[in-house]
Amino acid sequence: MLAGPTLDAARALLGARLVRDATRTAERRVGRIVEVEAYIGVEDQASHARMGPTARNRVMFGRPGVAYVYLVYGMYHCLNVVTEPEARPAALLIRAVEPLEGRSSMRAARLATRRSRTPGPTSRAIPDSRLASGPGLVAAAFEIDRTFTGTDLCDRASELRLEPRPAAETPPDVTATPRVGIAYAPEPWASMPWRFIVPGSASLSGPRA
DNA sequence: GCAAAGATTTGCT
DNA sequence: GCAAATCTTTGCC
Repeated sequence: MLAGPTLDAARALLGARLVRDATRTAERRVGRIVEVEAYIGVEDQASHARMGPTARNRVMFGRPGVAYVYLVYGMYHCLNVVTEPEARPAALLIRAVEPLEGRSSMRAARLATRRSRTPGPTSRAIPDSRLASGPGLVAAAFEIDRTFTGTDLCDRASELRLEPRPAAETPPDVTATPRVGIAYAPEPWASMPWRFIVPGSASLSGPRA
């Protein structure tokens, strides 16, 4: 599935589960994916792959189903899933999930990684729906950093993995919108409708439609 | 070898 | 609504 066209994989990924096994300090965490973005090929001028293979993006050129995690703005990690056949660089950025299990561990992880210029509980409680409502927040809630780059997300034995939408669950509606945060890219790339959302979800980041 | 910008989030104005 | 926080990667000298 992830080895095929990225736009098909994007739609299939909505409704699927992001799972991280319990750790020494956290319970099992599960989220329902409700927002993803596609980055496809070296021709996509918004993609990290646009300058060809580098030390950072090389896994995008590798096997599908593998995690690509990078640091943005010096402080937030972003989780991607590599798609398309080997040598064809493409990936899906997981931008938001609805928490299903392990909410208290997600909340604890969020508070732990929050930057603290003014130490102490200066902000209000985080609502469940906002625990992972953004690419940097997904990584924070699941405690994902660059060491997960290369992890096979389709391997049931991986500590961090993807699991299909349960067969009994109705496939979600899907809406396509332009991608977020890539205004630097020239057209037509900046306007390609390659952000896919489950409309109506309370956990979306940015525009709801 | 150095400068600039980035697939973001938060808190204050 | 806007700017700061923060540091890695990339582009150019």
